[in-house]
Amino acid sequence: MLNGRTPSVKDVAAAAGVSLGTVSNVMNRPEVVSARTRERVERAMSELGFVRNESARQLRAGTSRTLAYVMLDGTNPFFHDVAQGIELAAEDADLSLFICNSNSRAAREEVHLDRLLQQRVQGILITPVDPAAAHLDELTRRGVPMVIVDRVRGADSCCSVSVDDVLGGRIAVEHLAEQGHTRVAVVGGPDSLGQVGERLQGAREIWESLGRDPDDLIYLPTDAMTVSEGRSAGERLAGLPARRRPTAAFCLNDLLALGLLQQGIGAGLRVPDDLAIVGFDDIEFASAAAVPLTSVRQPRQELGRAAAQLVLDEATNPNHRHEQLQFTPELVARASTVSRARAR
Amino acid sequence: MLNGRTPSVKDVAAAAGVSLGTVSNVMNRPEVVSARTRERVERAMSELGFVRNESARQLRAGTSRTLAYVMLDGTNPFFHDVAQGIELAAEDADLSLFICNSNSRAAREEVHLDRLLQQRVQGILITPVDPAAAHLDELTRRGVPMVIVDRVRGADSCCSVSVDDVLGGRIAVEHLAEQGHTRVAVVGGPDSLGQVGERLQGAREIWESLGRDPDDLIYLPTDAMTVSEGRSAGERLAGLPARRRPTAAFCLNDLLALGLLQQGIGAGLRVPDDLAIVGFDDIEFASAAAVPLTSVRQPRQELGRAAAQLVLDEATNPNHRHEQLQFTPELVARASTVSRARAR
DNA sequence: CGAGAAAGTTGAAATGTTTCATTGACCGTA
DNA sequence: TACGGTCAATGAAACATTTCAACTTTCTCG
Repeated sequence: MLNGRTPSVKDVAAAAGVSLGTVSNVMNRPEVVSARTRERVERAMSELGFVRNESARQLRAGTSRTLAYVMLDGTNPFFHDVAQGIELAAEDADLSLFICNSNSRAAREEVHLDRLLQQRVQGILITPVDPAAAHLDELTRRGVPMVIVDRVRGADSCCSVSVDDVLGGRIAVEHLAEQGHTRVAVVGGPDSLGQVGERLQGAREIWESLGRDPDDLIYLPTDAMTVSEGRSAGERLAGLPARRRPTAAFCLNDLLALGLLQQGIGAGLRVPDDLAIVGFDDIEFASAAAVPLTSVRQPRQELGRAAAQLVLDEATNPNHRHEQLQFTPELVARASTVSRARAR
Repeated sequence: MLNGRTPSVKDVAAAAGVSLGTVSNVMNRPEVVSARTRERVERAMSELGFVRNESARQLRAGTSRTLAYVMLDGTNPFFHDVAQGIELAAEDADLSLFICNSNSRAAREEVHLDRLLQQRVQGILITPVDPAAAHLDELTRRGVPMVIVDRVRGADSCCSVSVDDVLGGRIAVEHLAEQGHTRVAVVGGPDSLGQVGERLQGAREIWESLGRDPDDLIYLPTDAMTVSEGRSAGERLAGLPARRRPTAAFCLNDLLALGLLQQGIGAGLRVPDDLAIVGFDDIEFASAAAVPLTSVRQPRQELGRAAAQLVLDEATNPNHRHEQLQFTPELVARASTVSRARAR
């Protein structure tokens, strides 16, 4: 009857001598079927090696048991930590998580979204290349539950989960000021990234409110937020005339900070004495650096978890209201800003 | 006619005034339908905002357009690089990639495999917790194309793609010996991991073939291959009596090496002069370390790409033969073993 | 013993797509 | 005019599951 084919409910029903409906009941509402038949069906299932066909189930149900996360940059561990948080929440809801990577390219992002739409995923979490992109509106219009992660989007058009980047910038620079630095570089870019603007803004705000000269907060733009850009920023820093050269740098993410740290140490600087460094994100590798990095910690997993919860609410709760969740970053001081002598 | 529902081929057909079959043809074999009707159908599609339902398509086709990778440890960037390689190959074959993470737990791995089976994925790539696990045989028995990544499995029971770990161990230790080290530590574990055994074996082989005293190659076992285990190995190393203390360490992966490096530098050692360090894998962060790490490079992306190609062959080629692909690792010498004075 | 309720089981319909044998229209040639 | 041939389009069947109204059997109580 089943020649090579993988067995279906029909085969199980035949083997157990019951109807299709009963087999389905055994799987979906075991309580309505008598112990005797249930057992018989279960035996038939394991004998045949039956495995539910998820496509058929989905087709009938109209939606899949899957959530998706479209991450921005697979080379930055930050996003994997966020994904991990999402995964945990998905797990709790008995859903699978589909992870995509746009690699900061809008075109890839669109391809992924298209596929996810075809897959009829329950909801989409995304750290978009551009939060204002039209293809995101498209999702909203279609009624696909969507949550923006680590970015924000105007107009309450959807939920988002982010961190107060302005505040992050403030506490980073405040910390450096407290450590006695009077000339500080801010390293990051491109400033088309919303976060770059906000972290920089926070940095400037606190700097001025401390009564410092704006000229002593030097913005060093980069083309991307990568280790190698961090290195090259370090070279530019070293090239500044000594009286203009900052004694501390606030890097807009940890990858930049790691690059800068490496370049500095390679050039013979002592960190933090000659150059103090603050990063942002507090990825695992920040604390693992040769000189452990002071960093502005984002609750990475928590970000993902919260986002997943929002998207699930949107998917299941009929009177869901869009929410813009914002977490508070906090400074984790380590050796890259606090010299051993001074610490403790 | 369609009230709120997302439109189906049927709706498109009605709107365009053609039959279901024609709409399907427009999507799957546009060449058989006349330009006039094709255009009409396409207009109807975009007007209705039609999106193919992948579940229905899969149900009919019997298999999904998806590959899956079950990675071993999401906190190790190595596996993300492998995944990236798989993704690229999947992309070329116009397939999606489903990424799962077993986090080194056999139970999670089994749950994931079960789900993937239900999903009827085209093939499964996996870096298993235990290559000998019974649930892997299960897959083979079911005829699901499967490739083991970065591990091997006896008996030609399936394809695998790996790196010659024995050779990796040899070249790492050979390099250290060439640099003049006479007492070397090998750091890693647990030795239930196949790779640990093989890399260690390679290390011992070359050591003896160089005529060195086996007692001068000191195995320092760890509980896991993580940064923090690397740190604690560093402490144990420092605790050794000076005349027994090695001047170089071969860490069985880069995370360990990073941890060891950090601990060493924190304790005031100069790397490589007081302690030389070699890692394994050559992840991105190895070259980004404060003292750039010498490491045994595995072709990470290539590993993934090759594995994907094998799984695709198994899925599509009726006279597929299982293959055990093995790549050759190569040493990338950096500052952590070659002091600046000596280099060039 | 019989009526009614409860428990258990059934069978058909529905989901959205693809495939393929069949039909229909049109054209040129014998 | 009739015939074969090509090109387009059609409609029904198939995929594997879930749901639900309807049916049968068993149980309970008067």
